[in-house]
Amino acid sequence: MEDRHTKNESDAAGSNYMHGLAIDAVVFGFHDNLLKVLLMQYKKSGIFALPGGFIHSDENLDDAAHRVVSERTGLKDIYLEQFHVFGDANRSDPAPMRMIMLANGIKPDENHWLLQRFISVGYYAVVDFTKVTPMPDRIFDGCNWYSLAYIPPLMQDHAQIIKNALASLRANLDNKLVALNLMPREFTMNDLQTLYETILDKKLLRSAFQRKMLSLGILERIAKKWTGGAHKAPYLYKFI
Amino acid sequence: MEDRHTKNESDAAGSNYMHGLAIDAVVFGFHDNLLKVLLMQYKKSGIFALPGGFIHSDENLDDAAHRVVSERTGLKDIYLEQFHVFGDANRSDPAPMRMIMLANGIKPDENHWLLQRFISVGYYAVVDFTKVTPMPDRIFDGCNWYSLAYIPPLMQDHAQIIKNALASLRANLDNKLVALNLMPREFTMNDLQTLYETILDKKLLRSAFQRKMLSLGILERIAKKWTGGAHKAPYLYKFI
DNA sequence: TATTATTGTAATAAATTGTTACAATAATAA
DNA sequence: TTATTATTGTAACAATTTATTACAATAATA
Repeated sequence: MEDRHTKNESDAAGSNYMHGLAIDAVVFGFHDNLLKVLLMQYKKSGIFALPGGFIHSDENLDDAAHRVVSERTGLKDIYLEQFHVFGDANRSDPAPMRMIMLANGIKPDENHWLLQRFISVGYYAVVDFTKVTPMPDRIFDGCNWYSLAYIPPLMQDHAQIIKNALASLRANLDNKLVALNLMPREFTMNDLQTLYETILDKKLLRSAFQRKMLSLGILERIAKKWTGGAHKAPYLYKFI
Repeated sequence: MEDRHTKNESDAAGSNYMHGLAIDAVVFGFHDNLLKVLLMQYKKSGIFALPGGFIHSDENLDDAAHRVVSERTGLKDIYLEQFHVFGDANRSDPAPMRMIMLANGIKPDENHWLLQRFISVGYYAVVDFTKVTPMPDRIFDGCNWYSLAYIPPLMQDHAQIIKNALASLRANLDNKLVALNLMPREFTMNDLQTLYETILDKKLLRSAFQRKMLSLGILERIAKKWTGGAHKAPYLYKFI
């Protein structure tokens, strides 16, 4: 994410970060039967943006992505996938960054690297909603979950980045790790089906879904769950 | 590709290119029933590398990739897919570039941008072998096809980049455009099957393959092809 | 004219997916 | 205690897709 503040003046001078290159992270979580993403907000101006950051001169790109997501979520082990690079020449708009720098008492000259063009590497993360503590950074004073159905207008091409991330997530959904990271440790077959239906945005047939999931050999049935409902109690499952 | 020469001194000074960022292209062609890729060679030293280049300050990333592949192949319309970004901190080795610059009469100081770390965006191209005229660039005096089975030792992580590109190509093979770009205009079902078998590196069953291809509705049967063989003549097909 | 190799496709089998049906419950209401 | 209700687990069957086998239709050659 290009419009990201930096930790100190030597960083702001650009001595420690790669110039022209940034990371944008789409952090997916699942809560209240809704698929959500983490968004940053600059409250003074109401600007919304994806969590993001820069790459230290001696830092692996993947490590930078982990660091960025870790700093915003408090998580250590993170399921991360690099999915696309966004490199159109006109995708960077220096205006928000200039405003933010001015608001922080920095008066950058016009060819300051933070005001130049940025190419951004898109990563998506898949995390356990309940384990995340959203944390703002030095620029954005807000960091919160937003349901995919109600995303506010975003900076630059960030809406497109989310769209692209969602397409990649869907294509990758059969990977057991995706569901593993979005489900709590124990869940019913119905919970799992709801997750799939939410991500794919379509109804699935209960019988076929259950048969399929059980045949994959990735689930272990652990106990019955008495819900208090007037019906048969479902089993609880966990991933093996 | 980071070790790429630049067109003139002002370019070499770095005024026109984004620093720290490069493109590496894996150009796939099919010939003699072999899957091949274009490789550059610096003959004095025997160094082999993928075709690559830099991104002009005002150029879209995708456009830069098209330009790079176009310059090495002479092609205009190119099937290109961005597949991965290679961003490990230690993947860049300044030694070959330093040698090349010296050989060209440039004595760079040690923090010249061409000797710094590069992050590289990988693209793969799928092209008609017969339409390509491999063209060297200012650095590499050789540009030729190499069968995937006989790739010489390559610079830096370029072998890994090819491996990664091949995996993406396989995952994307069902896309009709891939075969469209690797086949001549007219071909037999057997030709097409050989292409699939070569890319996937496994035998396919003739009957099932033919039924599948015909059912896709992307082929048009145009004529018989008398091969001179002592057997029934196969049909020729073209993509609709 | 018989022989040979290869092609196009039908026939059959096996695997996967889609759909319907139904017995087995947990709770609640009568 | 005994229906009633909603939901679950799974079987049964159908439809579709994929795998395998079989075979007639040819171009060339012997």
